Amino acid sequence: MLKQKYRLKKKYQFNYVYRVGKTCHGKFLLLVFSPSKNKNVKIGISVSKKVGNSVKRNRARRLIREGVSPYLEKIKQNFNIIIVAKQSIEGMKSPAVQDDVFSTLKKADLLL
RNA sequence: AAAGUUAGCCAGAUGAUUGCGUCAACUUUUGGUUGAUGAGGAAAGUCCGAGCAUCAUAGAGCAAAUGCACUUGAUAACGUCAAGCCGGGGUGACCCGAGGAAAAGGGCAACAGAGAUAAACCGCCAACUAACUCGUCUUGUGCAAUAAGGCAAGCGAGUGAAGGGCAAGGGUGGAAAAGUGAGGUAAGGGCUCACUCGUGAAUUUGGUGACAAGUUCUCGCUGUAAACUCUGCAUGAUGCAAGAUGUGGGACACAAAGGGCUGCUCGUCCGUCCCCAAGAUCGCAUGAGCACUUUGGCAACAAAGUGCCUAGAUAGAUAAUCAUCAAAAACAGAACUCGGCUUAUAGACUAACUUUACAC
RNA sequence: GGAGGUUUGGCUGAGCGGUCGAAAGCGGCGGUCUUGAAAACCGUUGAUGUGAGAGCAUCCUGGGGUUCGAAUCCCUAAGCCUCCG
Repeated sequence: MLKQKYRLKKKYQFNYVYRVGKTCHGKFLLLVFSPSKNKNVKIGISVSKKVGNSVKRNRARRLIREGVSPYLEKIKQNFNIIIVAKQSIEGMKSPAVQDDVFSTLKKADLLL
């Protein structure tokens, strides 16, 4: 699990980011991000039922979390980010997901 | 050997590196170190049954609604399980069955067919009623008398299916009022008889019982209750988003209006209660618990003894990569907890049994 | 996590256990009208398999059952939708 200070939790927070934020597509991911007042970056992961049953959704969430955790310190800190899994993530391996996270973050210009 | 039936079991393992939740200890301060531990046989569907919680301390009667339905047992309980009974399927091992009542009552049964709960289209029948034909017959009539002939009635023989009788045979249908044979009859028919089949009642034997086998008497009845209904039994409602404790803010202003989770009647209780926000703590992990042994029981299961403590989050932990095992690949992720049912499921293994073929 | 509803032709949407492959509308096809089109009017039209054709068989989300007979009644599974903080 991500540390408490890095987590985006509340439904109103998600709604705010979806409403205000900008989007950026990767191969397996969709980033939605917006600036925030917090000092830390806050990350929420969203996997819809389209991806599959609960086992597949759990795996997608774990892969994304694993992919994001090395970059936590390198991301611009005053942002809220939601990572949405796409259907194509099913069956992917960890390094592929990590590469995609990196390239998408870079594309969105969120890295320091 | 092949094909099959039933029951049971497993549900990747080992090693290396990097990570996560919970608990404990230690350090120290909101971090770190060490150790322990961390998804299933279905965790699923939410189809049943319970615990637990609240609603009044959930009480009484009458209704309504819903569910269940062979027997005996098991169980906290069940629509579950076990052993049986009966019926059906299979060569067989074995499998399947919501399996009370249609003689309490009404409802429904398209099309086809002559006819659908009662019938007469084709068909069969001259015993009966009416009609017609015939006669080496009888009686009467007529005549003066006899004979022949005529007429009438009867008798006999025949024609004929209008009335009438019949339901054996025909074809329709899921269903046409039991089957075979004999007697009887105008023709026929359980009309009568014998045997068989089935219903109900009484009774004998066996069985706790469903029931089985037999005897006597009675009757011969369409199907449908997974439509209404009847009989018996059971059920108060809502579900952990139940609810308890606490925090912050607001409203009301001393009292009877009102309220109390299917309806009505009765009885009874509350009456300092309401709204909004946040989501802290508890509920929440020792339980109808798990493993092994013994005893009882055909079994389901029960009793006794010994040992064990085994996820508990709150946007939600149990993961990633690599190597080896021929290859890691099935269905699938706890969210208050148990007992079942149902559905999904790669591959591997064990035991018992059946049928067929071959060999001895 | 819990509670409910729904599924019928290409689309919308009726449907009493029997005369139901199934009302009606939209749509499609053909015709009339027009120089041509639109609109209007008239007629016709479900899908798949099989067959030369006439026709026959199957199909009301899937699979079972009850019934002589099921889109309809019962069981079971799946999809879609709604509600509860």
